[in-house]
Amino acid sequence: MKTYHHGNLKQELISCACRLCEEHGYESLSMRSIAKESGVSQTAPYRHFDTKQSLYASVAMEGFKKLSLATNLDTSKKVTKKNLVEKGVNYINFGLEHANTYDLMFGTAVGDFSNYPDLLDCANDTYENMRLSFSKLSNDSEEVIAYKCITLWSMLHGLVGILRKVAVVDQLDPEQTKGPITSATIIGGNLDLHLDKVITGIIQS
Amino acid sequence: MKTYHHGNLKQELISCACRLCEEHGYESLSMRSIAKESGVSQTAPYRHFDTKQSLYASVAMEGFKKLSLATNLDTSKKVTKKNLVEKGVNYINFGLEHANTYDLMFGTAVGDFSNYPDLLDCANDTYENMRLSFSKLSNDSEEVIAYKCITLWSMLHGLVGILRKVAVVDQLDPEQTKGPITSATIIGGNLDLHLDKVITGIIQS
DNA sequence: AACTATATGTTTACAGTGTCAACATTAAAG
DNA sequence: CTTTAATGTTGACACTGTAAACATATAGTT
Repeated sequence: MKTYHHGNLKQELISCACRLCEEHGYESLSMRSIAKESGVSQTAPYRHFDTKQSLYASVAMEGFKKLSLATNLDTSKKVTKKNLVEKGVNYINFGLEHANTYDLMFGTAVGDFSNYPDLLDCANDTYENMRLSFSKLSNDSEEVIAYKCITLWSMLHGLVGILRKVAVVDQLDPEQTKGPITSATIIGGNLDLHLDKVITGIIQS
Repeated sequence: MKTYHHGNLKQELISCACRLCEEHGYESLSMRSIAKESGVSQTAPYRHFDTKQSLYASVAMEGFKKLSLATNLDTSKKVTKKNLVEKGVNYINFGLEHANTYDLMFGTAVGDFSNYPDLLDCANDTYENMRLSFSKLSNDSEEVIAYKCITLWSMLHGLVGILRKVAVVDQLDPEQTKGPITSATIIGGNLDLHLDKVITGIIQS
C-alpha cells in the first residue's frame, strides 16, 4: 500500500545516503539516486534538503555521532593513559573502516560547519570528549590541554590519512628494498604500541 | 591566427587545470571548462586524457613536484634536526597555501596511484627525500627510518588537515571559554616550536 | 614531391546530474 | 469543514562525462 506521503522520508533519505556513501563514497552519491533508492520522485529530497551539500552535512553528522560512540571515553571516571591509547586505536579503526564517511566528515565537501549548527554540535562533542579526557588525566591548564588535543587529533587524523594511502606509502617501495615497515605493519600488530609511544610523548609535552 | 592544431594543448590543459583547481578546488573543475578556458572544443581534452581522473592525476603530479620543490632537503650534505623542522614548516605551509591541490594529492579523487606511474614516481620522490633526510640524520636501521617517516608524515599531514578545519577546531569553541589555543595560535608564532617538539620526540623514538 | 598513416581537433549525441517552477495531494490547524 | 501548510510529483533547464563519427594537419615512407 503506497501512500502519497511517505511519513518518514527525511530519515530514510539520510540512512539511505549514509549507506550509499559508506559503500561507494560520497562522490558517487546523487540526489536522484537516493530518491530512487527510497522509492520516491527525483525531486522529493528537496523538500527536506535545500541542497546536496546539506544532505552531505546530515551524513557527516551521522558520522560524527558514530565516531563519538566508537571513541568517547567515560569522563565521569578517572582517565588513564591506557584509556587514551584505546581511544586512539578506536579512532584509527573508525577512520579506516568508515573511510568514505570519514572523507565527508573531514574533507571540504560539506563546507563551513557553521552553516549546519547540528553538525557543528556533533563535531564539538567529539572534540569535547577528547578535551575532557585529557583534563581527567592530569592537571594541565586549559591552554596545555587544548594544545595536547590538537596534537593528538592531528596525529590520529594524519595516521588515518597516511595509512589509507597504502598506494602512497606501501607502493612507494613496492619491492621492500629500502625498508620493511609499511602501513600494514603499523596497522597490524603495532598500532597499540605506536600510539602508546606517541601519546606518552604528548602527555609529557 | 588560429591554427587547427594547438601545438601545445596538453601542457596548456594541465596548467589551466592546475590554476582552476588551485583557485576553486578540484570539485568545480570540468573537462569542458578547461577546454573552453583553453579555447578549444569541448571534447578536445579527450585526445590527451582518457578520463577526467587522469587529468586529476596530472594535476596531482604537478602538486607533488611543487611539494618536493618546497620541502626537499639537500641530502648530499649532513642533515640536522633544524633542517627537518624547516622541512616540516615548509610542508605545513604548502598544505595550507595550496589546500585545494593538496586535497587532490591526498584525497581519493585520483584513485590508485599505480594507474599513473609518473604520478607514483613523483609521490615516491617526496617520500624518498624524507627517508634520506632521516638516514642522514642518524644511524637508524631502515626499519626505524621507515617508521619515523610514517610518523612524521602522519603528523604533518594530520596537522594540515586539522589546521585547515578552523571550522572544526576554532569553532568548536567560538567563544574561547575553554582554552585560548586555537589553530591560529599554532599557525601563528608557534609552529616552529611545535614541530621542534614533535620532531625531537620522533627522532628519539 | 606525392601518398599514406597517425595524431590531433570538431560536431553531434546520450545518459546522468543539481536544481527550479508549477502543480497535486495529503495532513494539520482553525 | 474549510483553509493552510507540508509534502510529493512532473516537467524543464543548463550542465556534466564521455563515446562515435567525421575533419584536418603533421610525420613518415616511398
